[in-house]
Amino acid sequence: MQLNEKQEIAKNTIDWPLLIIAWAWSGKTATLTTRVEYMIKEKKIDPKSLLCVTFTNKAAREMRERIGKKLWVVIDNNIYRQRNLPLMWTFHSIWVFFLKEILWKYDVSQLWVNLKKDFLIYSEEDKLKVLKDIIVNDLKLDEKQFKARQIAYYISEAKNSFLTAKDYGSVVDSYIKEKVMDAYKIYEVKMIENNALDFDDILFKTLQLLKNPNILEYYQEKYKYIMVDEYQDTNLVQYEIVKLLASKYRNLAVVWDDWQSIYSWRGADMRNILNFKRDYSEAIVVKLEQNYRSTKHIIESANCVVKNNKTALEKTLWTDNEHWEKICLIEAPDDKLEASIVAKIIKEKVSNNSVILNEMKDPLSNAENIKQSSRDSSDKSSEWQVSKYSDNLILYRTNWQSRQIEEALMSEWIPYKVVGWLKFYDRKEVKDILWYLRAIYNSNDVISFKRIINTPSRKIGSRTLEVLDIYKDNFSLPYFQILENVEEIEDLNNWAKRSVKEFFNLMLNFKENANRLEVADLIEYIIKKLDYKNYLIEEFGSEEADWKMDNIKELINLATNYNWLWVVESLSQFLEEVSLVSDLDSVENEADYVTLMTIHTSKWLEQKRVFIVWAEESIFPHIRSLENPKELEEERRLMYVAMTRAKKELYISRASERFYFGNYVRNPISRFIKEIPKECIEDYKMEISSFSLWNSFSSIDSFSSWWSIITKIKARELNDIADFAVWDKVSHHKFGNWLITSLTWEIAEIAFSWTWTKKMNIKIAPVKKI
DNA sequence: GTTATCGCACTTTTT
DNA sequence: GTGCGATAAC
Repeated sequence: MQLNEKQEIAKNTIDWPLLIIAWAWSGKTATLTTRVEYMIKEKKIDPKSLLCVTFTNKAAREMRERIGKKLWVVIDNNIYRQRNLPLMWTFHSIWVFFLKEILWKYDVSQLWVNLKKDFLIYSEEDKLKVLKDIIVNDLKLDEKQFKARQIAYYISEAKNSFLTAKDYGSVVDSYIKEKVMDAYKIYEVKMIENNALDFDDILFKTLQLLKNPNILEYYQEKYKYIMVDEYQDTNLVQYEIVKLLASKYRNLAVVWDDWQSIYSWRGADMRNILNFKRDYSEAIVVKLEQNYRSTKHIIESANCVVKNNKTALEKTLWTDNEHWEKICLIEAPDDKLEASIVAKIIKEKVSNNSVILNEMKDPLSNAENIKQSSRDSSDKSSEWQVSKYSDNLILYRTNWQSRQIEEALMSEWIPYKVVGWLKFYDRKEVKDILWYLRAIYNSNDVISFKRIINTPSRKIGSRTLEVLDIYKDNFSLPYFQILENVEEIEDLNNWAKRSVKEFFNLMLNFKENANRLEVADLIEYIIKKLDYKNYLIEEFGSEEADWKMDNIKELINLATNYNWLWVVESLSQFLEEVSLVSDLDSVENEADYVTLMTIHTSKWLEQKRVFIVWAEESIFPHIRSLENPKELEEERRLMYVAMTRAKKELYISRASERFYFGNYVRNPISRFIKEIPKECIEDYKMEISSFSLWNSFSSIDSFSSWWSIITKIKARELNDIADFAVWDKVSHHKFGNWLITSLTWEIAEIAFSWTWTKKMNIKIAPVKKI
C-alpha cells in the first residue's frame, strides 16, 4: 500500500510517542495497520507485545482482518483465542480480559477490588433497574423527582472523576448530590452483592487494579507498544489507564480527530489532548488532512459547517476528488412524504439501474486517485457500478425516527435493515434466555432472578418478591440461597412457598446441567424444560411465537461459537461477549439492502449514497442541545460526521410539518443546512399546500415524472411575523379559519376549534391573515 | 396476591 | 405511537 508523506512519518515513528491528528477518511486506519505490519515484519517486534485499542468492535474487527491479511494469518474473533498476534480490541473487551486474567492469577483477597471471578457485566438497563430500586425502596424518595437516569448520570460522572462512593462526599454541594451520594453508596454495595460491573466499573476497577505495582509491571512488560484509535473519545479514566500502561516504555501512538468527537456525553473529554501534550511533550505530531473518500462538494460543505464551531482547530480537510453531484436538499410538506421521497429516490435509482461512480468521474483523475488512494489494492475499483440497495445509507439523529422511514421503505418493497433499534439482544425472548443464563451463572444476580422468576408465569407476583427482598437484606445471603430456604419464610403462604421452591428446583436443575452442557445445548435444554414455545404462543399468538423462536434459534447458533471452550468457560464467555457487543456488529456486507442507523452508530461506515433525514431545529440539532453552546458544537460535529459518511451522493431532507409527540409540529430548518454553501446545494421543495397534488402523485408510478414536478415548484414565500398578533383571525388550507391565542416570537398557538389548538411557526406555516 | 386494563408520560446519542 | 405504572377486576 502506498502511504502519503505524512502517513509514512506516522508509520516510521515506532519507539517514540506519536500523535496522529486525523480528519474524516484521511486513511488513519490504513496508516495504523500499515504501521503494525511494519513493526512486525520489518522491525521484528513481537506481535504479542502490541496492544491496539479501539472504541467499537467493528473497528477492532476491521483492523484485525486487515492485519490478518497482511500477515497471512487467520485472525480469530475471540479475544481468548488470539495466538501470537497483537491484542486488538475495544477498551471494554480488553479491560474485561485483563480483569479476568488478574482474578485468575492473583489471590483475590489480596486485591483491593471486591470482585469475584464469575462477575457479570450489567447493561445500562440493568443499572437503571438497580438504581430505581434503591431510590424507591432504600432511600424512599419520589422517583419522579429523583430519576434513575439522572442519578446514574451523576454516578457515572463520579466514576469518570475517580471518585468512589466514599470519596463522593467531597463534591457534595447540593441536595441532589447528597442524595446521589446516598444512592451511590448503596449502589456500590449492591453491585458487589450481585457481583456485577457496569460499563464505568470495567474501566474504574481496571484502573484501581493497575495501581498495584506488580500487576502494572506485568502489563507494562507484556504490552510495550500501545496504540489508541479515536482518542478524542476517551474519558479521563481511560486516559489514566493508558498512561499507566505506557509510562514505562512510552511507545504510545494515538489518533486524534476532534471534529469527530461526538461522545462527550459519555465522558469523552477533550482535555485529554492537552493532557497528552503535557505528559508526552516530546511526541511527534503528524496531521492527516487529505480525504480519500468523498467528492469536493461534500468535503467543502462539511468543512463549512464545522467551521462554525469556535473550538475547532484551524484546519481544513481537503480532497483531490472530483465534484460530482451537488448535495441535494429536500423539503417535503410533511413527515410521511419526506420518508416517501427518500424511499422513492432509492427505488428509482436502483430500479433504473442508474450508475454510481465507484471512483471518480473523470477516468484520468480516477486513475490518479486510485494510485494515491489508501485503499487496499485488493479492493476492486471498477469505474462504474450499478446502483444497489446496499449503496444506500439512511441516517437519523435518534433511534425512534427509523419507524417512519421503515414504513415508507416497506410500502415500496425496498429491503432494509435497521441497525441498533430493537437490537437483537434487546428482544424479549432473547433477553429471557439470557437472564436465565445469567442467573444460572451467577447466584448473586438479583436482577436476573427477579426478571425470570415469573416468566413464564409461576404465580409469583410483586408481594412475594417484596418479602423475598426483605429476607435477602436481613440475612445478606445470595438470592439463590434465599430461594432455597423459602420454606422458612413465615410471611409467605404455602402456595407461594411452593411456587418459589419449584422455581428454585428448576434453577438448581439448570445449574447442574450447566456443568455438563455447552451453552448452545444448555439453551435448548432450558427452552424444552420451560416449554418456552408454548409460553410464547399463549402470550403472543402462534405467528409471532414462530418469529420469536427463530430469534432463539439464532441465539443458539451464536452460542455454538463457544463450544470449543470447556463448559463453564463457554457460558462465561458467551455472557461476556453478549454484554459487550454493539449494534454495529450486525452489519454485514453481502446482502443487498438499505441500511438505517443513527449518526452515532455510523461513525465507522462510509456509503456511496447517504440520506440525512429530519434535518430540523430541535431534532437535529437536538432540542436538548439548543441551550448549551458546547452541546450545540457537538451536534455540529455530528452533522460533520453524518455528511462525511457520503462518498458520492448526499441527500438532506426535512419536512415542513410533522406529526410526532402526538402533535403536528413545525420545526424551522436546521441551522446546519444554512451553513452549507449555496453553490454546493441543489434545492428541491414540494409546496406545503400540495396535499392534493400528492394524491395525484401516488397514482403516478414513475418517479421521474413526479420528481420533475416537484423540482419545478418554487419555494413558498414566508410570512412576515410582524403581520400577526394575538387574536388575529387566520386561515389554514387544511384546518380552516381560526384564532391565534398566543404568540411568542415566531411560535404561535392557533385554536382551530374550542378544544383543539396547535403550535406552529407562523413564519413558515401555511396560514394567511384574514 | 396476581393479572388485565387503562391512561399517562415520554423519547439522545452507546461501550 | 408505545412502554410502563397505577388501578380495577379476578
